[in-house]
Amino acid sequence: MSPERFMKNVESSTSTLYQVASAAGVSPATVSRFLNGTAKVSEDKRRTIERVIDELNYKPNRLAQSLKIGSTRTIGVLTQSLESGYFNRAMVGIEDAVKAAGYALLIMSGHWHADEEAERVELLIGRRVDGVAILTGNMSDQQILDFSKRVPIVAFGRDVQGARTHGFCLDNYRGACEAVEYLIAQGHRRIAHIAGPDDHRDARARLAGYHDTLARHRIEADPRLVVAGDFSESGGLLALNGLLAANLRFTAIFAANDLTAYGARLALYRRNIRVPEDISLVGFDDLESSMYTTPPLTTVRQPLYDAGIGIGRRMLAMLAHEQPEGEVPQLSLIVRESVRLL
Amino acid sequence: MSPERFMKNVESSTSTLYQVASAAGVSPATVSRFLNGTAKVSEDKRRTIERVIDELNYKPNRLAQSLKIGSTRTIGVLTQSLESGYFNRAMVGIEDAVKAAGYALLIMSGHWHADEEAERVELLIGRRVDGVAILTGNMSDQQILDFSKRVPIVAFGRDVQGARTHGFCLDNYRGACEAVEYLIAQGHRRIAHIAGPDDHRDARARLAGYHDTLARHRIEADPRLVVAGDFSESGGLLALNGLLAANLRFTAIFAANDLTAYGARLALYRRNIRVPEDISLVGFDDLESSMYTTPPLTTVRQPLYDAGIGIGRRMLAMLAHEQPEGEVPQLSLIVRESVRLL
DNA sequence: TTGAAAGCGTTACCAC
DNA sequence: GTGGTAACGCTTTCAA
Repeated sequence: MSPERFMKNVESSTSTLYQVASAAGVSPATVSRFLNGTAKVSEDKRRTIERVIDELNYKPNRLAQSLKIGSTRTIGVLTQSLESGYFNRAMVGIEDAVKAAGYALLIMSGHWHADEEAERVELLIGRRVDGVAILTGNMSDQQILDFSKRVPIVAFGRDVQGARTHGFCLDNYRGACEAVEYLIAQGHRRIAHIAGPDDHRDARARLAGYHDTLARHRIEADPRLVVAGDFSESGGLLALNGLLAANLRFTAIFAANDLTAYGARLALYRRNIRVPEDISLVGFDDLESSMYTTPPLTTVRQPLYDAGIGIGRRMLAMLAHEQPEGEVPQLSLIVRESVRLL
Repeated sequence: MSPERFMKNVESSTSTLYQVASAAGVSPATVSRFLNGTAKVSEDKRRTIERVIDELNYKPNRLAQSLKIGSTRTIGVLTQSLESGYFNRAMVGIEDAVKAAGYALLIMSGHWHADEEAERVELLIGRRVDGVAILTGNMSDQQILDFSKRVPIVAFGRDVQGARTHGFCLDNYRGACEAVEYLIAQGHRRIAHIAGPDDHRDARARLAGYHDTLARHRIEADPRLVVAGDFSESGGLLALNGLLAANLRFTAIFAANDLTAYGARLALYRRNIRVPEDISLVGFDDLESSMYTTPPLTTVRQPLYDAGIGIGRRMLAMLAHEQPEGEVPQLSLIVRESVRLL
């Protein structure tokens, strides 16, 4: 065997449809038809084509297909952080919803920064994704609407609507109400709230739920009892330290999210304040790990996986030029062991 | 304004380089050269091209570029789970390492299932990624080597090597040794181990580290003290329940990973066994949240972000036909508050 | 400095 | 049924 011949076998030669066609003695069109089942191909040609494909280890070039077809069968996802258990749960839902239809996900993250988000969406569009799913973020509605002139968009956690933009949100307000209702039902009156970033839609909804529920029960809201957090553990820790230092009386804490609750929990632990015996604690999100904190955290579950399924389905609908629709999954209070009956 | 004219403005008309060219009165080649800085373009043409691009809101079609160029500037990542804080930390590292070079990540997950992994890699290659990064998984080394005939591969958590395959692992064995050494230094002798899945390379390394360290200190290993887990919280919980039920004496637990430790922690909590006063606990991984458990968990940190950077850099090197190289980041014991001095 | 044209790997239309 | 061939939107010779 000559060296050249040998090289041929070794090199990572990606074969093309043309090579298959000529090796099989048919036209490229026929091979294409065979591959896609676009039209009948006679039994004998079919057989040789199959054999040649196998010999050459031919795999279609999706790039070329996409260019020709005008669709990449890819949906772009703008997340905010690759490391967020919150977003990633939704991502899994999206993937599960669209993968049967042959779509893959192209994921980019915007890190809660409007400029970066826009830049990423631009990249996504440049790569010709068929649609983009936007998970919350700080872009303006107008920016989203502008992008939607170029690509269909489903926006989660935003209530923007447009010709090719479909947004939907979970009802964070109601979730917060449920949490506070529960605390009140357990006899709590002095309830502190560690809020999320006030430029964050969901954080504001949760705070509003807190206020309104208190009001509905004619419980006087002590403004000193709501302190700022930032949706992170360290934020929760700091916030609670502040609260404790202020020497305020309270029997329960409603944290804007689970991470905040974890931080608060640690602050309490450090001072030997027991949960729930001394202070009750409820979170928001129901992260994977909240079932395994000590004590297991009572929290409001966000049905992120289902939301992801919803995002995926809506996207599929838009791509099929149908009206996107579907229920919005409900939040629900998961009662575990971090709240005490007063 | 006629309806037709109006439609033209509204439609999501993606303009092409040809349109730009003809509108600017130059050849497509010139526009391309301007766009890529491939050759000098006279000042006046340059200006009109710029203007037309702006007017038409032209954006290059990366698909067509890639097809022509033969590179998608995309690196495929085979992860095992989109929801794993462990893998995602590495992912962020990879992204940070390659994004400056203009690469994006195409992420697919194999769910620890060899067949699915192979299928995903096949999809990745079909989409013509320039390289693929494999994060552990259950494929055989041979499969990886086979894939590497078609695309350069860097495999993390595997020690496969080949012409276009570069694998590297973190030293889990040493990490485990350090953890157990520490426990021994704190006076512990009866140390239980909740192992990981025994078909998992890292799990085996950690178990070996446990055994060898005990042996090195001439501490008799009680085989009943090592119980099976599965790297999950529930596995840890169950394992510890078993251990407790067997009524064995031990003062410390070395869990195969942090999730397992969380589960064990809860099992202890349920029985009012204090950590670390009654039982000491050390984990492995140092997940984000381990700093905020109660008590904060002493654990072996896996420098996953750095590993991700390493993966990215090695990939870049391979793509540049250079020899991939670089340090392997070291594991380190993070001492927090879950171990007691005996 | 610029343009014409070939070609990247497909699909699909138009003939036969 | 099947083949020829023109696109898809770009880059890059080769000439001028």
